[in-house]
Amino acid sequence: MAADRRRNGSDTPSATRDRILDAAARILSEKGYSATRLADIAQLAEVRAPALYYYFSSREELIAEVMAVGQRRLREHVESALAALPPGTAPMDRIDTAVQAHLQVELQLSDFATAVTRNLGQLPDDVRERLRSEGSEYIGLWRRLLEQARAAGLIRPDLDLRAARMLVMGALNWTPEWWNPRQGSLTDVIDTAKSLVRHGLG
Amino acid sequence: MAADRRRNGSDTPSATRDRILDAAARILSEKGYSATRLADIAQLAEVRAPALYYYFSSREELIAEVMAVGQRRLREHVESALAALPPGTAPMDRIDTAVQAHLQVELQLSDFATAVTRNLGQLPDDVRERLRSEGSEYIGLWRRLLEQARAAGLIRPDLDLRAARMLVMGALNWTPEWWNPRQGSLTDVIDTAKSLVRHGLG
DNA sequence: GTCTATAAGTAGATAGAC
DNA sequence: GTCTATCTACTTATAGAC
Repeated sequence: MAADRRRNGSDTPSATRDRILDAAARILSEKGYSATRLADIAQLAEVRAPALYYYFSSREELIAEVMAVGQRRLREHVESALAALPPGTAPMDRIDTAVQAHLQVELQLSDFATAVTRNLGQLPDDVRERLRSEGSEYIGLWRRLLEQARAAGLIRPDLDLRAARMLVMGALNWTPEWWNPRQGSLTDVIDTAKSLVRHGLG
Repeated sequence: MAADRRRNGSDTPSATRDRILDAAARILSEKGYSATRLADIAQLAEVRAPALYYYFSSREELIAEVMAVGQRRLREHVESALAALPPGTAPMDRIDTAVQAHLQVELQLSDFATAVTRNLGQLPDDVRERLRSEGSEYIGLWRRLLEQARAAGLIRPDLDLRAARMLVMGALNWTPEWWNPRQGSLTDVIDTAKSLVRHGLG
């Protein structure tokens, strides 16, 4: 994906290292954690497999970094979109914005983000542990969005706020499983998701 | 899961064969397709790995059967729930029922169903091909539910019906990733999902 | 029907040349 | 920095005893 061709979070940027990370993100987002082979990553990055070990100490290190980049990029993109709103934007409009930004990253901007949502549940415990605090921040962002809407009286009181939040995030996170640009525009999905969430909550 | 202890779709029931299928469903639902090892299945079924080959010709055959059973069980459970409704039940109440039945199978009744939703996207093409027609039937069931609600004027016309259907199913299918019985009751999740879907659509 | 022993293939990782 | 060659471990699958 286009936006992934830029920075990858390393302090010492290297074109080869970035190619490897991009390739790993792509393979992970398509095949999943266990089926991701170093040989496939290497081929896509146009190097031989042992070259990966010059940049990463192990398969697990490489994958962990892809996941960390994906998680951070997802959160930052959504945060930026929210920060760009005029002060005093209504809570439901802020939720709309978060829905749109999440889907854009997930479906259009970043294989890294897709790699995270499709594989987080199947990672070994030690990798998942390293992603926990960053992940909690993103969940916290959504929790605050819903709490602010609730405080403004915009959310039906019969809803369990945690369940509602996870159901909404699930609807968004599941989109890579079925959406593809050839059958329906991204705009349609985003608009339908906004409408579904807005009316579903309030 | 309790309900999985019964029939598994074979014409010649065998206690060992069923134990193997149950074990495979459990491992698949937890670890995912590629990380599922025959040795782990065998251990859980309390046999040695080569015993699996008495009942299944290959790893892929075994996994394909787990998926087929899971898909059929999910559809049949939701169909039964709908069939049990009084004739003339309102379209939105039918959708409520489908949401409830889907979540019950997914979270409470069947590792087979969870194995399907968590792994369908990562199966090799030939296995997925074998599951296609059964899968289309279940998607068709949901499409008809939404079309009937729309025909009755109960669904907002701004919604793309396919996108709405997949977003709703995504919210349901994602639940195994975050729900567990220790943090919140199943009833809360089901009630929140019903409310979210009902108001989200109409 | 289920086992032990083992063959055949594949994947991650390392050694050492260039 | 990146390669070729190779080691070791693991996984599916088969052979053949019981």
